[in-house]
Amino acid sequence: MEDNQLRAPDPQAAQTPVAQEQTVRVRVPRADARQNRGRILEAAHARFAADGLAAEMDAIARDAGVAVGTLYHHFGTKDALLEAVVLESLQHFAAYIQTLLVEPNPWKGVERLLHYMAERQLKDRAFGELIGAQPTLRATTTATKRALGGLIQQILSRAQATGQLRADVVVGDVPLLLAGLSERTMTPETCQRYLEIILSGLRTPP
Amino acid sequence: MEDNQLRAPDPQAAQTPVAQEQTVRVRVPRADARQNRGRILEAAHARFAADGLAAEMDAIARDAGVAVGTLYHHFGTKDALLEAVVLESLQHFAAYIQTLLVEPNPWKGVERLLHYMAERQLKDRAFGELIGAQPTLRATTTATKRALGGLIQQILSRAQATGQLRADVVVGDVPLLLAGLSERTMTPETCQRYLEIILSGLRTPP
DNA sequence: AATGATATTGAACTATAGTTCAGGTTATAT
DNA sequence: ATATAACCTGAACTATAGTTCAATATCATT
Repeated sequence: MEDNQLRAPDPQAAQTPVAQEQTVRVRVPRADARQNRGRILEAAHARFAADGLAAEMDAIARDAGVAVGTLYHHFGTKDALLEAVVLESLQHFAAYIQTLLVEPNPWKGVERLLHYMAERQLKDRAFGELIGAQPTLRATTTATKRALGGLIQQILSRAQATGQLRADVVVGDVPLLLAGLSERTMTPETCQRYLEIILSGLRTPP
Repeated sequence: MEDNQLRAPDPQAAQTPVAQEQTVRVRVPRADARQNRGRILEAAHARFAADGLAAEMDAIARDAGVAVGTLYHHFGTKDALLEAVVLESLQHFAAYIQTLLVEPNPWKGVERLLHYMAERQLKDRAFGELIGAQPTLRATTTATKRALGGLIQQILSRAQATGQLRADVVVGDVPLLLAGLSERTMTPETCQRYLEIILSGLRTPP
């Protein structure tokens, strides 16, 4: 289900194929197609954020102002569309964690990690459902998720090395402990208290 | 959708109606029907425990050794069947909390409450999904749930009065904090650590 | 054993949501 | 301006799961 995310590196190459050289046929998407693709991604992002993985294709198409068929023209399946949307989120997440690795106080890194995830889960239901459960994902997303696990591991290890974080905590505990943030009854106020409790519980007991 | 959960209080009354007195027609279910009803409840309990609210009616019928139609004869809808199963669980839960109210150490009460809920959520997926979310429920179940909330409130208040439990915790926080226990990745070992973290976080910070 | 109320059966109905595709439309190169 | 590949449309198809009901079978009473 590879997508045609191709760019034109050198327009001339496509027009004047040189003998001997292996010419690469590169297709530039039509302007309207590119615009629709953007609209679809935007609508899908909003719908998945609001409704979670249960977001309906018809609803996304309606929001994007296109027919369902257009969704399937750009993305082969619902899963593919979801991943196109989520992959971006996961990459932003990974980039953020990188900045936490240089935090002087390792415990602060843990705090910021959880606060970031909490905010994300509050605003994006699909985000919470994806990092919590282990749905069937394509190669790219799985790889990104694995990379994320490695980064989180580093955040945890740093705080464990200083004795601030419980020594027995593992990466997999994080999404589990934050699962409550994806419940429908969660509010920003409750979230505040929720995080305090979790963070307090994560500190090494005396 | 009231169910015919009627018992025969006085067989004679049904056979020899007395003049003047308003006779109440009571139907005793047939023996095979009673047995099937039991089998269905048993199968439903197991299926809901294993598959959560997504358990399929066909699967339950197969497990019970009856046709789907029989399920609908005894219980009007899937929701009704679910509630017949869950109501029992909730009532057992309520009975258990009662015993915690006489616990000399209020904090121990909180600990046991969470341990009980954890064990329940590990063994019964529908239990976790029901106390966490707020699905559309019938009157009886809603009432039982409300009563449960009252009991949990008492457990919390007692521990707050002694200053052991954080003062800002409310009843609604409990299912949220335990939501992670209903995830598919949860194992008994992880559960142990999970509870330690939550309980530690719930203690009044110094 | 006969009778009739009660219960069971399972194929068919319904609703929902993902997916397809034949035919019409549009952007772009010539 | 025209040709044509790319694109879009939306009704229809498929799969799944809850639900119904007419035909059939069974228990319990006489």
